[in-house]
Amino acid sequence: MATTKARHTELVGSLVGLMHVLQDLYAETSRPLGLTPQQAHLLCVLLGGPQGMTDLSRIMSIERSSLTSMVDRLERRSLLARNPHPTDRRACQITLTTDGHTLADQAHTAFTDRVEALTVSLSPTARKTLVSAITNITEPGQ
Amino acid sequence: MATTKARHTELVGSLVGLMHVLQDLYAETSRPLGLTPQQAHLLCVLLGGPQGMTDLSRIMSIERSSLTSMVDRLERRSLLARNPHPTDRRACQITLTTDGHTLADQAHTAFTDRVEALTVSLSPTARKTLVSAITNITEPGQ
DNA sequence: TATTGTTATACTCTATAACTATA
DNA sequence: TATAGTTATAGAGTATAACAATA
Repeated sequence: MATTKARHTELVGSLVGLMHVLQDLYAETSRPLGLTPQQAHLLCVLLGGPQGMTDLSRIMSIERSSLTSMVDRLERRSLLARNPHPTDRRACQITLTTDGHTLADQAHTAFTDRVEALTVSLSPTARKTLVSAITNITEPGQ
Repeated sequence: MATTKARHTELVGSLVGLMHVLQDLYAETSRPLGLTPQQAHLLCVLLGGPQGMTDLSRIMSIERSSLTSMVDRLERRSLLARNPHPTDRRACQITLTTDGHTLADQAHTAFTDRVEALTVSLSPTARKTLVSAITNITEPGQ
């Protein structure tokens, strides 16, 4: 049915538009800090605690070999470090340095502030509804 | 206030999660078609009609020089063409070839189907609310 | 044998600066 | 002069395949 299809398309179009707005915002807030969006993403993931390479690659949906070069570059800038895993000598734990943590915090705050500014006109109820609808989408099995 | 901050953070977190889910979906649906996500994006923009390089670079938020190389690669694959602008001899109009249009359609459909599948559990009312809330975010001045 | 992470390689994406041609 | 698009260059992101070390 045409109306149903149109409604679906409208929602998908909205979601895609939102994705691009957020991507652009991510890039805009990362650049002034001397980070690419991907680097900002990696540092922000590490705000949640140290991670191994394999886990990181899964979280970020990139190959381990791609991650190796990203980590190389950030390690050279002393923003993170490869620490030995306590029991598994093959593995390493990627941890933020003090500088890296500071920068990650700045990136996270800058981005969050910008997104919050965009959502300032939403009522508390609208926020709750929005979070609920989005969760429905991103976590299909609830 | 702690609660307000937490609520904001929750919404921002949801939005970021949604962005990553959609990005991954974009990558997953593009790859089998032999396209990078950026190439798929470019082709899908052109589904809306021919565009000049400067307009395209604004729409996609990338530098014109970055676009030049992307267009080069897709032109080499005969997915799009540089046509002369009718009145301005400096400018060109990037248009999809028949093959490019077919591929762009496939990419668009594949992505749309996957996103629709994710939103299948939302009621018509929830959809309308969601579109409205998102529009509020992406078009601040309405 | 399976897993962790790296290396080697090849492309693609991206920005900056300088350039050509046209308006 | 200003604008449309390109070229040259350099760095970053990415995947595939093959590899070393350890589990």
